[in-house]
Amino acid sequence: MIMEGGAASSLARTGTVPRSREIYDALRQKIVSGEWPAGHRLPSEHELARQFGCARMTIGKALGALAEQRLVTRRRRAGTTVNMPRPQESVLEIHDIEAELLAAGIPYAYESLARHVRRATARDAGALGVPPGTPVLSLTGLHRAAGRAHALEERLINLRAVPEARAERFTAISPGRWLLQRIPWTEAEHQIGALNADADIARWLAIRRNCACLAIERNTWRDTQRITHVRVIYPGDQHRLVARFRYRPL
Amino acid sequence: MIMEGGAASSLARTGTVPRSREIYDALRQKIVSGEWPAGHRLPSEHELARQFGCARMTIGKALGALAEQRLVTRRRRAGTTVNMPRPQESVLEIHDIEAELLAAGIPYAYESLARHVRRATARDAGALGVPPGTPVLSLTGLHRAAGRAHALEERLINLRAVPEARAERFTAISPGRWLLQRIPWTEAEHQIGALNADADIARWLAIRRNCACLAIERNTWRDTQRITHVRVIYPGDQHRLVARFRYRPL
DNA sequence: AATTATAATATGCCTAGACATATTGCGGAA
DNA sequence: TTCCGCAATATGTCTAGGCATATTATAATT
Repeated sequence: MIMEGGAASSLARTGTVPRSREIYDALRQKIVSGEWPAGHRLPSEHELARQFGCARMTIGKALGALAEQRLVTRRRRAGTTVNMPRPQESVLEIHDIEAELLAAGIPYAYESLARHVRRATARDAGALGVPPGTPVLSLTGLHRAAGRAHALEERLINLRAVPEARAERFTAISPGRWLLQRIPWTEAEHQIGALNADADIARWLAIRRNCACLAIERNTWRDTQRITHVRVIYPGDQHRLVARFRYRPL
Repeated sequence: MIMEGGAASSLARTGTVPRSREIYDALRQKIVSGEWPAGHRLPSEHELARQFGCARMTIGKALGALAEQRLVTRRRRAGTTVNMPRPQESVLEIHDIEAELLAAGIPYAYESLARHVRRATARDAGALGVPPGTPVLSLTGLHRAAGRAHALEERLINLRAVPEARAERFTAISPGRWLLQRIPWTEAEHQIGALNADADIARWLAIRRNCACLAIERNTWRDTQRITHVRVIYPGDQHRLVARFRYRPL
């Protein structure tokens, strides 16, 4: 009664694709093709297990993946129903600037423009989310791609959370890279907005004053402790964030 | 030998939290606390199953979730190792404007500014990704929040893919909403950039000319067919995209 | 007719065991 | 010493079956 598990399925199947994935794909096709419209109720797990000739848990895995994709809603007793009008949401990956450029084969360099250790001002405290007076490291730097200014970075590091940053000069290594290699973060929040370049920004990025720029702010936590706050400013007409919705693999 | 499955665990556990989730949390804590640093190899599934007193599949579920979070890497024979310096990526959800405003309790209205049916120009063809000459519906409209201009929308709809859009006037219902309720999409791509408001944009959004604006472009596919291309322009100083990294529930 | 108790149903989660597969380490042969 | 084949190991996936729980439908009662 247990024996034919893996053997039977590997014989019956194409070979390397998991059975639950095949079932997931088959059900997904029914949904996106419109054969099962929004509101349609799927057969029960027992029934699907019978139809596909597999254990109920295998069906459960496939249906669970569909639910994670928000393609269906599952409720006990009520069953699984198609959830078709998918909410307009997408997955945006915000990468490390350096890794991004290196992946594209573009020479990268970080240039430090300013470095100060101070007790958090009211403004620092608000941005970083720490009490005023907390020791912070303020860094300003320029990301260069192929020699040209690519992005301006303004960063605050909570020295209570990362005391070893006090000794680091950050003359050539980018603080983002440095932090990423040392401090594991557990939560992050991004805010993306647009702003007009002021005189400083225009000078560093070598763009016209008032030019529209893309600003990405990131706050990073390690559990409940604030690690760093960073604002990266890109010339708006030269840089775009691209997000492609992808189906998560099962 | 099968009997005590659910019973034993539900007796031993707090009650409603799945055992695999408890194990996931316990292991995650070891990692984010630094007790298990990057590169550390976790005990094998068999060993963990022994330690936690559960079946190997339950451990596999927890480890699989950690792997999905990129907290660990799993390789056969090599085992599971901590992957700590997490790549800087985040999840950005780009919602339907109307739903977003209504969720915040802000009155919403859509106002049509222009509507044309035409054969795709070279520019249309490039934006929508269809051959020139394909019939398209061009729509321009304004999203109003609490009466004030909130965003300007420029949209192209592929009438080959959505012929029924030809009969719809879109005077009050937003085309995004309309499409979402009818056409299931399977793939989407977003591009986020910044631009300076030209005269038209400034007039409609009631902002100064040259003001930095956030522009979100979205291309939508149904399988391989292009459905629609839309560009939504927000006043940059009034609107921000917020993305919070969240741990996906197990 | 309205309300309440009860039974049926579908999912949620788990166990114990099995086969499959990739990878690593080791011993023997060239 | 280097290279190749074999065995050990850890994960990947599946099966068959079970208890738990939420929800709905139905029957009983007021």
